[in-house]
Amino acid sequence: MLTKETFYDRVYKIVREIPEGRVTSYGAIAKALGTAGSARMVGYALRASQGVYPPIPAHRVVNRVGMLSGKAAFGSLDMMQQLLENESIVVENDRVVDFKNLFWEPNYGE
DNA sequence: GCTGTGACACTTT
DNA sequence: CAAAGTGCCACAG
Repeated sequence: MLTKETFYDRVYKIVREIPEGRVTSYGAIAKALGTAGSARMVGYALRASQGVYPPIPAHRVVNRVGMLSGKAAFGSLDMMQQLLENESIVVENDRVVDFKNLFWEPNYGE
């Protein structure tokens, strides 16, 4: 059942599969779902995932440069950074250090 | 009428 | 300059 679920359900599952100490980008998730041009939808799904169960580690999802763009959706700007540092991820200037090295590709359907 | 799903153009990196 | 991201708005059920 891959095409029966809505786009949002797929986004939630992929973000939940992100291992600790690893991060991914909006475009990577969007492309994994087959809609690389609708990365906007991914962001909105994460925004809604904070008030639903189970809680989605949206703090591990950043943009292509590793910037904590949606950090405001967590309640505190530093909160997202602290969570990332808690995962052994170094964050400086609101950006993940060596992000490309910590980049995790969402393999949906694996 | 309200809630859910689906997209493009503008801004930032 | 060009590519990727943006955490919403509008249409449909």
